[in-house]
Amino acid sequence: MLNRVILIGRLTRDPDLRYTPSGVAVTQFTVAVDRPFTSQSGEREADFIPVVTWRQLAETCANYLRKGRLVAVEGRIQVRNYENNEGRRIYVTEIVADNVRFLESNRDNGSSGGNSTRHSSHSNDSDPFSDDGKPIDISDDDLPF
Amino acid sequence: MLNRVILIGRLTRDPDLRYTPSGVAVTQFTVAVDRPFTSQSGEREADFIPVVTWRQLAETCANYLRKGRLVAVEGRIQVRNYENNEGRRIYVTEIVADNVRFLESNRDNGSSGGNSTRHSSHSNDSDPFSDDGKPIDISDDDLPF
Amino acid sequence: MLNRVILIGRLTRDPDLRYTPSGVAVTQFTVAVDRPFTSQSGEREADFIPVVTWRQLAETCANYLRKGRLVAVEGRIQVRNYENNEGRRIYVTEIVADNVRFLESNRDNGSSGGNSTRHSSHSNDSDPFSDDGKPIDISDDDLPF
Amino acid sequence: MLNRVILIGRLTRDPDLRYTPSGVAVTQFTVAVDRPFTSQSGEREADFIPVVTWRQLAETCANYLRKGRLVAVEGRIQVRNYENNEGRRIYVTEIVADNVRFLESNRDNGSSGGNSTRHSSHSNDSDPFSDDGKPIDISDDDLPF
DNA sequence: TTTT
DNA sequence: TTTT
Repeated sequence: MLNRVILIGRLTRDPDLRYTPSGVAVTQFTVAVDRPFTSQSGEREADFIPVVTWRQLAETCANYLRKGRLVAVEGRIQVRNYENNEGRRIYVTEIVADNVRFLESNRDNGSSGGNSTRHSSHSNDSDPFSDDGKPIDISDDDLPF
Repeated sequence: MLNRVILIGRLTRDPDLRYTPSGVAVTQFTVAVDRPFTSQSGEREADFIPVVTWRQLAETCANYLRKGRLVAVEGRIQVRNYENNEGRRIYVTEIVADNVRFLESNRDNGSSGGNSTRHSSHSNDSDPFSDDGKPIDISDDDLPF
Repeated sequence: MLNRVILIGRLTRDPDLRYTPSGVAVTQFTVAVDRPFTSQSGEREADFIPVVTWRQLAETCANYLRKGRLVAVEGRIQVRNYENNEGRRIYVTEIVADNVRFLESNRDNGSSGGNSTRHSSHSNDSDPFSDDGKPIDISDDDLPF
Repeated sequence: MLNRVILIGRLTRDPDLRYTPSGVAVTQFTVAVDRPFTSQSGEREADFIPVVTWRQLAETCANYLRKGRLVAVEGRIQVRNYENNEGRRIYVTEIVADNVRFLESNRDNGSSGGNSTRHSSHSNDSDPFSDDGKPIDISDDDLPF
Protein backbone atom coordinates (compact mmCIF):
# COMPACT_ATOMS: atom_id res chain seq x y z
CA MET A 1 0.00 0.00 0.00
CA LEU A 2 2.96 2.26 0.66
CA ASN A 3 6.52 1.33 -0.13
CA ARG A 4 9.19 3.98 0.05
CA VAL A 5 12.96 3.72 0.29
CA ILE A 6 15.62 6.39 0.50
CA LEU A 7 19.30 5.48 0.37
CA ILE A 8 22.52 7.44 0.34
CA GLY A 9 25.67 5.52 -0.56
CA ARG A 10 28.34 4.85 -3.17
CA LEU A 11 28.28 2.77 -6.36
CA THR A 12 30.28 -0.43 -6.01
CA ARG A 13 31.01 -0.43 -9.76
CA ASP A 14 30.11 1.35 -12.98
CA PRO A 15 26.40 1.14 -13.82
CA ASP A 16 25.23 -1.51 -16.26
CA LEU A 17 22.94 -0.24 -19.03
CA ARG A 18 20.93 -2.70 -21.10
CA TYR A 19 17.79 -2.71 -23.20
CA THR A 20 14.77 -4.94 -23.06
CA PRO A 21 13.74 -6.74 -26.25
CA SER A 22 11.28 -3.95 -26.95
CA GLY A 23 14.04 -1.36 -26.59
CA VAL A 24 13.43 0.07 -23.13
CA ALA A 25 16.55 1.19 -21.28
CA VAL A 26 17.32 -0.47 -17.90
CA THR A 27 20.31 0.43 -15.76
CA GLN A 28 21.39 -1.61 -12.77
CA PHE A 29 23.96 -0.76 -10.14
CA THR A 30 24.67 -1.54 -6.51
CA VAL A 31 24.87 1.03 -3.73
CA ALA A 32 27.05 0.40 -0.68
CA VAL A 33 25.46 1.98 2.37
CA ASP A 34 27.58 2.13 5.51
CA ARG A 35 25.80 0.96 8.60
CA PRO A 36 25.49 3.50 11.39
CA PHE A 37 27.18 1.21 13.92
CA THR A 38 30.03 -1.31 14.03
CA SER A 39 29.28 -4.99 14.49
CA GLN A 40 30.49 -6.50 17.75
CA SER A 41 32.61 -8.92 15.74
CA GLY A 42 33.78 -5.98 13.64
CA GLU A 43 32.86 -7.82 10.48
CA ARG A 44 30.41 -6.29 8.08
CA GLU A 45 29.67 -2.62 8.13
CA ALA A 46 27.86 -1.90 4.88
CA ASP A 47 24.83 -3.17 3.03
CA PHE A 48 25.13 -3.70 -0.72
CA ILE A 49 21.78 -2.83 -2.20
CA PRO A 50 20.88 -3.46 -5.86
CA VAL A 51 19.12 -0.63 -7.68
CA VAL A 52 17.25 -0.66 -11.01
CA THR A 53 16.28 2.36 -13.06
CA TRP A 54 14.22 2.53 -16.24
CA ARG A 55 13.87 4.69 -19.35
CA GLN A 56 15.23 8.22 -19.25
CA LEU A 57 16.53 7.85 -15.69
CA ALA A 58 18.38 4.71 -16.78
CA GLU A 59 20.11 6.62 -19.57
CA THR A 60 21.06 9.48 -17.26
CA CYS A 61 22.46 7.15 -14.59
CA ALA A 62 24.49 5.26 -17.16
CA ASN A 63 25.86 8.49 -18.57
CA TYR A 64 26.79 10.29 -15.38
CA LEU A 65 27.40 7.73 -12.63
CA ARG A 66 30.59 5.79 -12.10
CA LYS A 67 32.02 3.45 -9.49
CA GLY A 68 32.62 5.22 -6.19
CA ARG A 69 30.19 8.07 -6.74
CA LEU A 70 27.92 9.21 -3.92
CA VAL A 71 24.21 9.09 -4.79
CA ALA A 72 20.82 9.48 -3.17
CA VAL A 73 18.26 6.95 -4.39
CA GLU A 74 14.51 7.19 -3.91
CA GLY A 75 12.25 4.32 -4.87
CA ARG A 76 10.40 1.24 -3.77
CA ILE A 77 11.45 -2.26 -2.76
CA GLN A 78 10.63 -4.96 -5.25
CA VAL A 79 10.92 -8.70 -4.76
CA ARG A 80 11.16 -10.54 -8.06
CA ASN A 81 11.60 -14.26 -8.42
CA TYR A 82 12.58 -16.53 -11.26
CA GLU A 83 13.63 -20.13 -11.76
CA ASN A 84 17.33 -20.67 -12.36
CA ASN A 85 18.80 -23.31 -14.66
CA GLU A 86 18.80 -25.86 -11.82
CA GLY A 87 15.08 -25.42 -11.44
CA ARG A 88 15.50 -23.55 -8.19
CA ARG A 89 13.37 -20.53 -7.41
CA ILE A 90 15.60 -17.49 -6.85
CA TYR A 91 14.37 -14.38 -5.05
CA VAL A 92 15.85 -11.05 -6.05
CA THR A 93 15.26 -7.98 -3.93
CA GLU A 94 16.10 -4.64 -5.46
CA ILE A 95 15.15 -0.98 -5.33
CA VAL A 96 13.18 0.30 -8.30
CA ALA A 97 14.29 3.93 -8.29
CA ASP A 98 12.17 6.80 -9.51
CA ASN A 99 14.63 9.47 -8.40
CA VAL A 100 18.44 9.41 -8.30
CA ARG A 101 20.42 12.42 -7.15
CA PHE A 102 24.10 12.77 -7.99
CA LEU A 103 25.73 14.14 -4.85
CA GLU A 104 29.14 14.72 -6.36
CA SER A 105 29.82 16.76 -9.45
CA ASN A 106 32.22 15.25 -11.96
CA ARG A 107 35.05 17.53 -10.89
CA ASP A 108 34.74 16.37 -7.25
CA ASN A 109 36.02 12.94 -8.07
CA GLY A 110 39.34 12.39 -9.81
CA SER A 111 38.52 8.80 -10.74
CA SER A 112 35.80 9.86 -13.16
CA GLY A 113 37.69 9.36 -16.39
CA GLY A 114 35.78 9.67 -19.63
CA ASN A 115 37.04 6.41 -21.01
CA SER A 116 35.91 3.98 -18.35
CA THR A 117 34.49 1.00 -20.19
CA ARG A 118 30.91 0.51 -19.24
CA HIS A 119 29.44 -2.96 -19.56
CA SER A 120 26.54 -2.23 -21.84
CA SER A 121 24.67 -3.73 -24.73
CA HIS A 122 22.52 -1.99 -27.27
CA SER A 123 18.94 -2.55 -28.26
CA ASN A 124 19.90 -3.71 -31.70
CA ASP A 125 21.84 -6.67 -30.26
CA SER A 126 20.33 -10.01 -31.09
CA ASP A 127 20.07 -11.00 -27.44
CA PRO A 128 20.58 -7.97 -25.27
CA PHE A 129 20.49 -9.80 -21.97
CA SER A 130 22.91 -12.67 -22.35
CA ASP A 131 26.09 -11.17 -23.76
CA ASP A 132 27.85 -11.84 -20.48
CA GLY A 133 26.59 -15.38 -20.05
CA LYS A 134 24.53 -14.46 -16.99
CA PRO A 135 20.97 -15.70 -16.65
CA ILE A 136 18.50 -13.34 -18.22
CA ASP A 137 16.49 -11.98 -15.37
CA ILE A 138 14.97 -8.72 -16.47
CA SER A 139 12.32 -8.56 -19.14
CA ASP A 140 9.60 -6.28 -20.40
CA ASP A 141 7.34 -7.88 -17.81
CA ASP A 142 9.29 -6.07 -15.13
CA LEU A 143 8.51 -2.64 -16.52
CA PRO A 144 7.28 -0.71 -13.51
CA PHE A 145 5.19 2.07 -15.05
CA MET B 1 25.25 6.46 4.90
CA LEU B 2 21.47 6.79 4.97
CA ASN B 3 19.10 3.87 4.67
CA ARG B 4 15.44 4.41 5.38
CA VAL B 5 12.39 2.34 4.49
CA ILE B 6 8.73 2.94 5.19
CA LEU B 7 6.15 0.29 4.33
CA ILE B 8 2.42 -0.05 4.81
CA GLY B 9 0.95 -3.49 4.20
CA ARG B 10 -0.55 -6.64 5.70
CA LEU B 11 1.05 -9.60 7.49
CA THR B 12 0.99 -12.71 5.34
CA ARG B 13 0.94 -14.91 8.47
CA ASP B 14 1.25 -14.73 12.22
CA PRO B 15 4.59 -13.31 13.41
CA ASP B 16 7.32 -15.74 14.43
CA LEU B 17 8.97 -14.97 17.79
CA ARG B 18 12.26 -16.64 18.71
CA TYR B 19 15.18 -15.99 21.00
CA THR B 20 18.89 -15.90 20.26
CA PRO B 21 21.16 -18.18 22.33
CA SER B 22 21.84 -15.24 24.65
CA GLY B 23 18.12 -14.70 25.14
CA VAL B 24 17.37 -11.72 22.93
CA ALA B 25 13.89 -11.68 21.38
CA VAL B 26 13.63 -11.64 17.56
CA THR B 27 10.36 -11.55 15.69
CA GLN B 28 10.08 -12.12 11.96
CA PHE B 29 7.11 -11.58 9.70
CA THR B 30 6.39 -10.78 6.07
CA VAL B 31 4.44 -7.77 4.89
CA ALA B 32 2.49 -7.90 1.64
CA VAL B 33 2.55 -4.49 0.00
CA ASP B 34 0.22 -4.00 -2.94
CA ARG B 35 1.86 -2.38 -5.93
CA PRO B 36 0.33 0.89 -7.08
CA PHE B 37 -0.22 -0.42 -10.61
CA THR B 38 -1.30 -3.61 -12.34
CA SER B 39 1.21 -5.60 -14.36
CA GLN B 40 0.52 -5.75 -18.10
CA SER B 41 0.32 -9.52 -17.79
CA GLY B 42 -1.92 -9.06 -14.77
CA GLU B 43 0.26 -11.40 -12.75
CA ARG B 44 1.89 -10.16 -9.59
CA GLU B 45 0.55 -7.17 -7.78
CA ALA B 46 2.20 -7.28 -4.38
CA ASP B 47 5.70 -7.44 -2.94
CA PHE B 48 6.28 -9.76 -0.01
CA ILE B 49 8.84 -8.09 2.18
CA PRO B 50 10.47 -9.81 5.19
CA VAL B 51 10.71 -7.77 8.39
CA VAL B 52 12.78 -8.41 11.53
CA THR B 53 12.31 -6.77 14.88
CA TRP B 54 14.41 -7.11 18.03
CA ARG B 55 14.00 -6.90 21.81
CA GLN B 56 10.99 -5.09 23.21
CA LEU B 57 9.59 -4.32 19.77
CA ALA B 58 9.85 -8.01 18.91
CA GLU B 59 7.80 -8.93 21.98
CA THR B 60 5.16 -6.33 21.20
CA CYS B 61 4.82 -7.40 17.57
CA ALA B 62 4.51 -11.05 18.57
CA ASN B 63 1.87 -10.16 21.14
CA TYR B 64 -0.34 -7.88 19.10
CA LEU B 65 0.10 -8.67 15.41
CA ARG B 66 -1.62 -11.44 13.51
CA LYS B 67 -1.98 -12.58 9.92
CA GLY B 68 -3.87 -10.07 7.81
CA ARG B 69 -3.28 -7.07 10.03
CA LEU B 70 -2.39 -3.72 8.51
CA VAL B 71 0.90 -2.26 9.77
CA ALA B 72 3.30 0.58 9.06
CA VAL B 73 6.95 -0.43 9.30
CA GLU B 74 9.88 1.94 9.56
CA GLY B 75 13.44 0.65 9.36
CA ARG B 76 16.45 0.01 7.19
CA ILE B 77 17.26 -2.52 4.48
CA GLN B 78 19.75 -5.15 5.48
CA VAL B 79 21.44 -7.70 3.23
CA ARG B 80 22.68 -10.67 5.22
CA ASN B 81 24.34 -13.70 3.71
CA TYR B 82 25.16 -17.15 5.00
CA GLU B 83 26.26 -20.49 3.60
CA ASN B 84 23.54 -23.11 3.37
CA ASN B 85 24.06 -26.83 3.92
CA GLU B 86 24.98 -27.32 0.25
CA GLY B 87 27.82 -24.85 0.62
CA ARG B 88 25.98 -22.23 -1.38
CA ARG B 89 26.02 -18.58 -0.34
CA ILE B 90 22.47 -17.37 0.27
CA TYR B 91 21.59 -13.66 0.32
CA VAL B 92 18.74 -12.56 2.53
CA THR B 93 17.28 -9.09 2.21
CA GLU B 94 15.03 -7.92 4.98
CA ILE B 95 13.87 -4.79 6.77
CA VAL B 96 15.27 -4.29 10.26
CA ALA B 97 12.43 -2.33 11.81
CA ASP B 98 12.86 0.22 14.56
CA ASN B 99 9.24 1.32 14.50
CA VAL B 100 6.08 -0.68 13.83
CA ARG B 101 2.64 0.93 13.98
CA PHE B 102 -0.49 -1.15 14.32
CA LEU B 103 -3.03 0.45 12.00
CA GLU B 104 -5.97 -1.68 13.07
CA SER B 105 -7.17 -2.08 16.59
CA ASN B 106 -8.00 -5.61 17.70
CA ARG B 107 -11.72 -4.96 17.43
CA ASP B 108 -11.37 -3.90 13.77
CA ASN B 109 -10.53 -7.41 12.68
CA GLY B 110 -12.77 -10.34 13.44
CA SER B 111 -10.04 -12.91 12.74
CA SER B 112 -8.02 -11.83 15.75
CA GLY B 113 -8.77 -14.72 18.05
CA GLY B 114 -6.79 -14.96 21.24
CA ASN B 115 -5.96 -18.62 20.76
CA SER B 116 -4.15 -18.56 17.44
CA THR B 117 -1.13 -20.79 17.83
CA ARG B 118 2.00 -18.81 17.28
CA HIS B 119 5.11 -20.65 16.16
CA SER B 120 7.52 -19.66 18.90
CA SER B 121 10.34 -21.10 20.93
CA HIS B 122 11.69 -19.98 24.26
CA SER B 123 15.14 -18.88 25.34
CA ASN B 124 15.59 -21.85 27.60
CA ASP B 125 15.27 -24.26 24.68
CA SER B 126 18.43 -26.14 23.92
CA ASP B 127 18.44 -25.05 20.29
CA PRO B 128 16.09 -22.16 19.82
CA PHE B 129 16.53 -21.85 16.06
CA SER B 130 16.09 -25.32 14.70
CA ASP B 131 12.88 -26.60 16.19
CA ASP B 132 11.29 -26.43 12.78
CA GLY B 133 14.14 -28.07 10.93
CA LYS B 134 15.00 -24.89 9.03
CA PRO B 135 18.59 -23.74 8.77
CA ILE B 136 19.60 -21.46 11.59
CA ASP B 137 20.11 -18.10 10.06
CA ILE B 138 19.81 -15.52 12.80
CA SER B 139 22.32 -15.29 15.60
CA ASP B 140 23.55 -12.85 18.19
CA ASP B 141 25.92 -11.54 15.53
CA ASP B 142 22.96 -10.04 13.75
CA LEU B 143 21.97 -7.88 16.69
CA PRO B 144 21.54 -4.45 15.18
CA PHE B 145 22.03 -2.11 18.17
CA MET C 1 17.50 18.43 -3.94
CA LEU C 2 15.47 15.80 -2.13
CA ASN C 3 12.44 16.54 -0.03
CA ARG C 4 10.31 13.66 1.16
CA VAL C 5 7.72 13.45 3.92
CA ILE C 6 5.63 10.55 5.12
CA LEU C 7 2.93 11.06 7.73
CA ILE C 8 0.33 8.86 9.34
CA GLY C 9 -2.37 10.62 11.33
CA ARG C 10 -6.00 11.68 11.53
CA LEU C 11 -7.89 14.53 9.86
CA THR C 12 -8.79 17.27 12.33
CA ARG C 13 -11.83 18.20 10.22
CA ASP C 14 -13.50 17.48 6.91
CA PRO C 15 -11.33 18.29 3.91
CA ASP C 16 -11.83 21.62 2.15
CA LEU C 17 -12.15 21.42 -1.64
CA ARG C 18 -11.80 24.55 -3.75
CA TYR C 19 -10.92 25.47 -7.30
CA THR C 20 -8.36 27.90 -8.62
CA PRO C 21 -9.57 30.60 -11.02
CA SER C 22 -8.53 28.38 -13.92
CA GLY C 23 -10.57 25.50 -12.51
CA VAL C 24 -7.96 23.27 -10.93
CA ALA C 25 -9.12 21.33 -7.87
CA VAL C 26 -7.26 21.94 -4.58
CA THR C 27 -8.09 20.18 -1.34
CA GLN C 28 -6.66 21.19 2.01
CA PHE C 29 -6.85 19.39 5.31
CA THR C 30 -4.87 19.09 8.50
CA VAL C 31 -3.44 15.86 9.85
CA ALA C 32 -2.94 15.39 13.59
CA VAL C 33 0.11 13.24 14.19
CA ASP C 34 0.61 12.00 17.73
CA ARG C 35 4.15 12.45 19.01
CA PRO C 36 5.93 9.29 20.06
CA PHE C 37 6.66 10.63 23.56
CA THR C 38 4.90 12.68 26.23
CA SER C 39 6.15 16.16 27.03
CA GLN C 40 7.60 16.62 30.52
CA SER C 41 4.95 19.24 31.17
CA GLY C 42 2.37 16.88 29.69
CA GLU C 43 1.13 19.61 27.40
CA ARG C 44 1.19 19.07 23.68
CA GLU C 45 1.31 15.62 22.24
CA ALA C 46 0.43 16.01 18.58
CA ASP C 47 1.57 18.04 15.61
CA PHE C 48 -1.10 19.53 13.37
CA ILE C 49 0.28 19.46 9.87
CA PRO C 50 -1.44 21.13 6.92
CA VAL C 51 -1.68 19.11 3.72
CA VAL C 52 -2.54 20.25 0.17
CA THR C 53 -3.52 18.02 -2.72
CA TRP C 54 -4.18 18.96 -6.32
CA ARG C 55 -6.26 17.79 -9.29
CA GLN C 56 -7.56 14.22 -9.26
CA LEU C 57 -6.07 13.46 -5.86
CA ALA C 58 -7.81 16.56 -4.50
CA GLU C 59 -11.16 15.30 -5.78
CA THR C 60 -10.62 11.84 -4.34
CA CYS C 61 -9.61 13.18 -0.92
CA ALA C 62 -12.61 15.48 -0.82
CA ASN C 63 -14.91 12.62 -1.76
CA TYR C 64 -13.65 9.94 0.61
CA LEU C 65 -11.97 11.58 3.60
CA ARG C 66 -13.73 12.94 6.64
CA LYS C 67 -12.81 14.32 10.05
CA GLY C 68 -11.18 11.69 12.23
CA ARG C 69 -10.09 9.37 9.45
CA LEU C 70 -6.66 7.75 9.53
CA VAL C 71 -4.51 8.48 6.49
CA ALA C 72 -0.97 8.04 5.22
CA VAL C 73 0.35 11.06 3.36
CA GLU C 74 3.40 11.11 1.12
CA GLY C 75 4.72 14.36 -0.29
CA ARG C 76 7.16 17.21 0.07
CA ILE C 77 7.43 20.16 2.43
CA GLN C 78 6.66 23.48 0.88
CA VAL C 79 7.19 26.90 2.40
CA ARG C 80 4.98 29.51 0.74
CA ASN C 81 4.81 33.12 1.77
CA TYR C 82 2.42 35.93 1.02
CA GLU C 83 1.66 39.41 2.30
CA ASN C 84 -1.41 39.68 4.49
CA ASN C 85 -3.77 42.66 4.55
CA GLU C 86 -1.64 44.38 7.20
CA GLY C 87 1.36 44.24 4.87
CA ARG C 88 3.01 41.57 6.92
CA ARG C 89 4.80 38.66 5.26
CA ILE C 90 3.23 35.38 6.36
CA TYR C 91 5.04 32.05 5.99
CA VAL C 92 2.94 28.97 5.43
CA THR C 93 4.47 25.54 5.71
CA GLU C 94 2.48 22.65 4.31
CA ILE C 95 2.85 19.23 2.78
CA VAL C 96 2.15 19.02 -0.93
CA ALA C 97 0.97 15.43 -1.17
CA ASP C 98 1.39 13.25 -4.21
CA ASN C 99 0.05 10.14 -2.52
CA VAL C 100 -2.67 9.76 0.11
CA ARG C 101 -3.69 6.36 1.42
CA PHE C 102 -6.98 5.85 3.22
CA LEU C 103 -6.22 3.51 6.10
CA GLU C 104 -9.80 3.02 7.20
CA SER C 105 -12.55 1.80 5.00
CA ASN C 106 -15.85 3.63 5.25
CA ARG C 107 -17.42 0.84 7.25
CA ASP C 108 -14.64 1.03 9.89
CA ASN C 109 -15.82 4.39 11.08
CA GLY C 110 -19.35 4.98 12.23
CA SER C 111 -19.05 8.75 12.07
CA SER C 112 -18.78 8.72 8.30
CA GLY C 113 -22.26 9.89 7.49
CA GLY C 114 -23.08 10.67 3.88
CA ASN C 115 -24.60 14.04 4.68
CA SER C 116 -21.70 15.79 6.38
CA THR C 117 -21.59 19.27 4.90
CA ARG C 118 -18.29 19.87 3.28
CA HIS C 119 -17.09 23.44 2.97
CA SER C 120 -16.53 23.66 -0.76
CA SER C 121 -16.89 26.12 -3.59
CA HIS C 122 -17.14 25.47 -7.28
CA SER C 123 -15.06 26.65 -10.19
CA ASN C 124 -17.93 28.60 -11.67
CA ASP C 125 -18.20 30.77 -8.57
CA SER C 126 -17.30 34.37 -9.18
CA ASP C 127 -14.66 34.32 -6.45
CA PRO C 128 -13.89 30.78 -5.44
CA PHE C 129 -11.45 31.63 -2.68
CA SER C 130 -13.17 34.21 -0.59
CA ASP C 131 -16.61 32.82 0.17
CA ASP C 132 -15.60 32.40 3.79
CA GLY C 133 -14.02 35.83 4.15
CA LYS C 134 -10.55 34.36 4.64
CA PRO C 135 -7.59 35.82 2.81
CA ILE C 136 -7.02 34.19 -0.55
CA ASP C 137 -3.75 32.40 -0.28
CA ILE C 138 -3.69 29.72 -2.94
CA SER C 139 -3.54 30.58 -6.62
CA ASP C 140 -2.65 29.02 -9.92
CA ASP C 141 0.92 30.11 -9.23
CA ASP C 142 1.09 27.43 -6.55
CA LEU C 143 0.38 24.60 -8.96
CA PRO C 144 3.09 22.08 -8.22
CA PHE C 145 3.27 20.06 -11.43
CA MET D 1 1.49 8.24 14.57
CA LEU D 2 4.28 8.32 12.01
CA ASN D 3 6.13 11.44 11.01
CA ARG D 4 9.24 11.13 8.91
CA VAL D 5 11.10 13.67 6.81
CA ILE D 6 14.21 13.32 4.69
CA LEU D 7 15.81 16.36 3.09
CA ILE D 8 18.92 16.94 1.03
CA GLY D 9 19.97 20.55 0.54
CA ARG D 10 22.43 23.29 1.46
CA LEU D 11 22.75 25.46 4.56
CA THR D 12 21.68 29.04 3.90
CA ARG D 13 24.05 30.29 6.63
CA ASP D 14 26.34 29.06 9.37
CA PRO D 15 24.54 27.03 12.03
CA ASP D 16 23.47 28.78 15.23
CA LEU D 17 24.42 26.96 18.43
CA ARG D 18 22.79 27.98 21.71
CA TYR D 19 22.09 26.42 25.09
CA THR D 20 18.88 26.14 27.02
CA PRO D 21 18.85 27.52 30.58
CA SER D 22 19.58 24.02 31.86
CA GLY D 23 22.59 23.75 29.55
CA VAL D 24 21.32 21.57 26.73
CA ALA D 25 22.84 22.31 23.32
CA VAL D 26 20.47 23.36 20.49
CA THR D 27 21.62 24.13 16.98
CA GLN D 28 19.39 25.71 14.37
CA PHE D 29 20.02 26.14 10.68
CA THR D 30 18.02 26.43 7.47
CA VAL D 31 18.33 24.07 4.53
CA ALA D 32 17.59 25.27 1.00
CA VAL D 33 16.08 22.46 -1.02
CA ASP D 34 15.75 23.03 -4.76
CA ARG D 35 12.38 22.11 -6.14
CA PRO D 36 12.34 19.47 -8.83
CA PHE D 37 10.55 21.73 -11.31
CA THR D 38 10.53 25.39 -12.31
CA SER D 39 7.54 27.56 -11.51
CA GLN D 40 5.55 28.79 -14.53
CA SER D 41 6.28 32.34 -13.43
CA GLY D 42 9.90 31.35 -12.95
CA GLU D 43 9.88 32.81 -9.46
CA ARG D 44 10.71 30.59 -6.53
CA GLU D 45 12.54 27.36 -6.98
CA ALA D 46 13.68 26.35 -3.53
CA ASP D 47 12.12 25.74 -0.15
CA PHE D 48 13.90 27.12 2.89
CA ILE D 49 13.30 24.66 5.67
CA PRO D 50 14.31 25.31 9.29
CA VAL D 51 16.05 22.47 11.13
CA VAL D 52 16.70 22.01 14.87
CA THR D 53 19.12 19.58 16.43
CA TRP D 54 19.71 18.81 20.09
CA ARG D 55 22.50 17.63 22.38
CA GLN D 56 25.48 15.83 20.83
CA LEU D 57 24.12 16.18 17.32
CA ALA D 58 23.76 19.91 17.90
CA GLU D 59 27.42 20.18 18.92
CA THR D 60 28.57 18.16 15.91
CA CYS D 61 26.50 20.23 13.46
CA ALA D 62 27.80 23.46 14.93
CA ASN D 63 31.38 22.21 14.70
CA TYR D 64 31.37 20.81 11.19
CA LEU D 65 28.66 22.52 9.15
CA ARG D 66 28.98 25.87 7.44
CA LYS D 67 26.95 27.99 5.05
CA GLY D 68 26.67 26.35 1.64
CA ARG D 69 27.39 22.82 2.73
CA LEU D 70 25.34 19.94 1.37
CA VAL D 71 23.59 17.85 4.04
CA ALA D 72 21.06 15.08 4.39
CA VAL D 73 18.63 15.60 7.25
CA GLU D 74 16.39 12.95 8.75
CA GLY D 75 13.78 13.86 11.33
CA ARG D 76 10.19 14.74 12.02
CA ILE D 77 8.05 17.81 11.39
CA GLN D 78 7.17 19.80 14.44
CA VAL D 79 4.72 22.66 14.69
CA ARG D 80 5.43 24.87 17.69
CA ASN D 81 3.52 27.98 18.55
CA TYR D 82 4.14 30.89 20.88
CA GLU D 83 2.72 34.32 21.51
CA ASN D 84 4.81 37.19 20.20
CA ASN D 85 5.20 40.56 21.91
CA GLU D 86 2.10 41.89 20.11
CA GLY D 87 0.02 39.12 21.64
CA ARG D 88 -0.24 37.34 18.34
CA ARG D 89 0.05 33.55 18.13
CA ILE D 90 2.95 32.61 15.87
CA TYR D 91 3.25 29.13 14.34
CA VAL D 92 6.73 27.80 13.69
CA THR D 93 7.21 24.71 11.58
CA GLU D 94 10.61 23.07 11.70
CA ILE D 95 12.32 19.73 11.32
CA VAL D 96 13.57 18.15 14.53
CA ALA D 97 16.49 16.15 13.18
CA ASP D 98 17.73 12.93 14.68
CA ASN D 99 20.25 12.26 11.92
CA VAL D 100 22.33 14.69 9.88
CA ARG D 101 24.77 13.47 7.25
CA PHE D 102 27.54 15.71 5.97
CA LEU D 103 27.70 15.07 2.23
CA GLU D 104 30.82 17.13 1.59
CA SER D 105 34.10 16.67 3.36
CA ASN D 106 35.83 19.84 4.50
CA ARG D 107 38.34 19.70 1.67
CA ASP D 108 35.53 19.62 -0.93
CA ASN D 109 34.52 23.17 -0.19
CA GLY D 110 36.95 26.06 -0.36
CA SER D 111 34.74 28.34 1.71
CA SER D 112 35.16 26.23 4.84
CA GLY D 113 37.67 28.40 6.68
CA GLY D 114 38.44 27.43 10.26
CA ASN D 115 37.92 30.92 11.60
CA SER D 116 34.37 31.63 10.46
CA THR D 117 32.67 33.36 13.37
CA ARG D 118 29.72 31.37 14.45
CA HIS D 119 26.87 33.12 16.24
CA SER D 120 26.82 31.20 19.44
CA SER D 121 26.31 31.70 23.14
CA HIS D 122 27.43 29.53 26.00
CA SER D 123 25.47 27.90 28.78
CA ASN D 124 27.16 29.99 31.42
CA ASP D 125 25.81 33.22 29.87
CA SER D 126 23.32 35.02 32.03
CA ASP D 127 20.64 34.95 29.34
CA PRO D 128 21.64 32.60 26.58
CA PHE D 129 18.68 33.28 24.35
CA SER D 130 18.49 37.02 24.04
CA ASP D 131 22.01 38.14 23.26
CA ASP D 132 20.90 39.08 19.77
CA GLY D 133 17.70 40.82 20.79
CA LYS D 134 15.52 38.17 19.12
CA PRO D 135 12.48 36.78 20.93
CA ILE D 136 13.29 33.73 22.98
CA ASP D 137 11.45 30.91 21.37
CA ILE D 138 13.19 27.71 22.37
CA SER D 139 13.16 26.46 25.92
CA ASP D 140 13.73 23.30 27.88
CA ASP D 141 10.07 22.52 27.28
CA ASP D 142 10.90 21.89 23.66
CA LEU D 143 13.35 19.10 24.45
CA PRO D 144 12.26 16.27 22.21
CA PHE D 145 13.71 13.20 23.92
C1' DT E 1 -8.98 26.84 15.91
C1' DT E 2 -7.66 20.88 16.18
C1' DT E 3 -7.74 14.08 15.52
C1' DT E 4 -8.47 8.82 18.18
C1' DT F 1 5.12 -20.67 0.55
C1' DT F 2 1.92 -15.48 0.81
C1' DT F 3 -2.08 -10.35 2.83
C1' DT F 4 -7.18 -7.46 2.12
